[in-house]
Amino acid sequence: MIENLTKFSSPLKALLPDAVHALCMKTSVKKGALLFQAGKKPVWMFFVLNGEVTLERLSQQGDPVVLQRTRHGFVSEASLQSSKYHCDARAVANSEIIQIPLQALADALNIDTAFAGRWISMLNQEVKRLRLQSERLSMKSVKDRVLHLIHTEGKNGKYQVNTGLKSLANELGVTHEALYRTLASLEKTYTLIRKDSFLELTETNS
Amino acid sequence: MIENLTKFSSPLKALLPDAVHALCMKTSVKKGALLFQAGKKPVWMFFVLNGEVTLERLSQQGDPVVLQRTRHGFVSEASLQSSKYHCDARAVANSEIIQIPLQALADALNIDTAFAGRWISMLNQEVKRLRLQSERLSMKSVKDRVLHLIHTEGKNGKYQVNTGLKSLANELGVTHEALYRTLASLEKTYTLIRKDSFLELTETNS
DNA sequence: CGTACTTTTGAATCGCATCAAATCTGGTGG
DNA sequence: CCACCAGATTTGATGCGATTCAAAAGTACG
Repeated sequence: MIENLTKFSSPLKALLPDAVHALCMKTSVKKGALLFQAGKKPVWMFFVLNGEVTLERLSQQGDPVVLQRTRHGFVSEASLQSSKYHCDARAVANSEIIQIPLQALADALNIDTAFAGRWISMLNQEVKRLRLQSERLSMKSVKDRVLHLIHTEGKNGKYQVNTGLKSLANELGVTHEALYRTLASLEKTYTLIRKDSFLELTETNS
Repeated sequence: MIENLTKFSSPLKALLPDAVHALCMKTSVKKGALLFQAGKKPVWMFFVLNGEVTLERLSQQGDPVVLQRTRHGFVSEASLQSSKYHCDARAVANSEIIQIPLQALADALNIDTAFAGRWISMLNQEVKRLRLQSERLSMKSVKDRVLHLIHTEGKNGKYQVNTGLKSLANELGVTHEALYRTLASLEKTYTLIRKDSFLELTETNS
């Protein structure tokens, strides 16, 4: 299932130095597969193109604690620094993954200043996005979370739903039923309109 | 209120190059003060020592949306990249702040490879911490959030409460009453013990 | 000793999760 | 082209857990 990564299919082309990008591999993994295991030495960094990957650690009584959930983006940037994994990475859905050789990546970061700058920018964006998400998830009502989402991730009060409302509900930390009902209620009070795959606030509420 | 930063009081000493650290300033700001405003050109990067700072943006109808809330750590790392602020920073409690000159910081990141590496490590940790927090906040019961907190942020099932339970409740996105009740309930079922400022899981539950 | 804040418990209410079921949708194979 | 199926969407009913409002008890500090 491993294939060479054509330049055009990769969202990493603009980020990585050519030499590193040329070493990347695109792979498909099935639901349930492990990308890596705790205790093992990190060799690759993983970038999820689609599907879903979780990082899990087993508590001492044996029930797994989910540490992270990624549908699009890097998994475990921390592996840059540590000599072994502290958790498992599991595909919880059929997924497409890009593998980046870790040593080459680390070397490039030390040598290529411009690349290091881009990497820092990427991490800054990630930090910013995650802070917004945390702020959103600490809101207590579904309505507030939806409005915060549109205000922060949307453009001019218009937010594009990419992966379906069910998946969005998950991102917002609520059940899909609650999200459907909240959207219906917001439409009934003329606060927002659903059109195609967009959630759009009415003028008075944007 | 601005004073020179002695080397010993600063958690940034180990991170920043000496030349940059020497240019930092420690300031005290009162509740309500603005650290910066949207539209202005970034000159400083801010690090919150204690107190509380929020990033806010005004929605078009005028109600402020909180983008970020920091009690300890950097505010708006993103200002490294943008030529003007896109939000306001407000102290919502009396706070102590370290100011870092942005230009000197950016220059140092380009020149000093080792520093860039430390900066990347710092951002990695931040990303990791924020992902854990997001995962935690998407749990639906207070009990689950508390246990996740102890499992992920604690050591050997032992978590130190730094700033009081009321503040912890806020971090967990629940009311303090709900947290108090949940802790009481977990103690009654012999799942955890409160001792001094620690939350400690019993052996069978760690 | 008084004041401010945290911690704790109580009671009422409300929003969301949960379980269920119906409808709608896109895609597949006959 | 239609029948069928899997998944998404939608609506309904019920119960639980957290919020909210209230008040009391404990604690730190000047």
